[in-house]
Amino acid sequence: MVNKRPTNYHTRQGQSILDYMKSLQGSHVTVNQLVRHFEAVEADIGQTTIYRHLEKLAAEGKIRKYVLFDDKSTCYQYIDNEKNCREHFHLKCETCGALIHMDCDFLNKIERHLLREHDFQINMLKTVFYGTCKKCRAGA
Amino acid sequence: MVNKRPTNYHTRQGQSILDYMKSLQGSHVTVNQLVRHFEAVEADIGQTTIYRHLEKLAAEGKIRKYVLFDDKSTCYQYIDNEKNCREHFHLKCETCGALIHMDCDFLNKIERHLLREHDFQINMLKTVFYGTCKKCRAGA
DNA sequence: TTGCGTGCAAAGGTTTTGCATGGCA
DNA sequence: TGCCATGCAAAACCTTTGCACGCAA
Repeated sequence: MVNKRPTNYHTRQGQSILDYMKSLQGSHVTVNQLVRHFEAVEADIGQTTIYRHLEKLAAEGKIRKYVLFDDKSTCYQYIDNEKNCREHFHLKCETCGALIHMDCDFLNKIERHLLREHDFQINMLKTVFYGTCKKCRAGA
Repeated sequence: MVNKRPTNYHTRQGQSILDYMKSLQGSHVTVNQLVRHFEAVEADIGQTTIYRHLEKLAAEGKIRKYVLFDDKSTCYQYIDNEKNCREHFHLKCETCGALIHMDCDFLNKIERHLLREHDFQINMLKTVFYGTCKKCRAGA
């Protein structure tokens, strides 16, 4: 591998951002929330830097980037490989915003089915099922 | 129903926008494309008006609103109820942008499965499977 | 020392809002 | 005639870019 980008300095900012994303344990944040978080902790990381790190982490597959349909701003979420997030589906509750990691044999057949029967290679990291979760269905 | 919104005047602009969305037969457009289209046809509809109609149509469930993940701008697409778009899944090719309406017994079981086994009411109109379509997989 | 990383400020782009006017019912 | 719809301009946001300086290697 000669093409390997030489861009991998270890910096306080980069480390802080990755650490914080990991610490969220699956829940998502917006750029704004990150800016405010680091302000609150007095880490003072410029928003430009945050954008650049998020973009890089997303490109590396370490975090997921997506948009809630009714919302405006982009959300980012750490991908915990130990939880095999590349191999299961994600359900997003439109009411409370909860993200559910769905490990389920039935759903896991979807990927293979789409590929074999429909010649469609699904992107598990980007695909999200939207709907209403158990708790919010009960509350309604 | 007393709460019915009295806001339903029939206007040239509203009719043109709905007609055009229907005429696209499933493919999506951005606000920009709509603005340019109506300029080209010399219908001259202000972009503010376009935004407001799209928002209303989306709220009424007549059009779908979504964001292509790697893109910036929001896309809108007419929902053809005659095609039972509420009852099947949609696959979006991340490479060529094609939207595939997937009528398939296996996939259609997903809705019931999620509801019965996971107590999750999926929103078929908003959920989109992202991935790579047959054609683009062959081309790559 | 070298060159990427950082962050301010400014630019760029999209979407929303205020308000006076126009047009449907 | 009464009100909602329209559309211009401006505001509000979100994200990217330019550039000088700081800092990791």
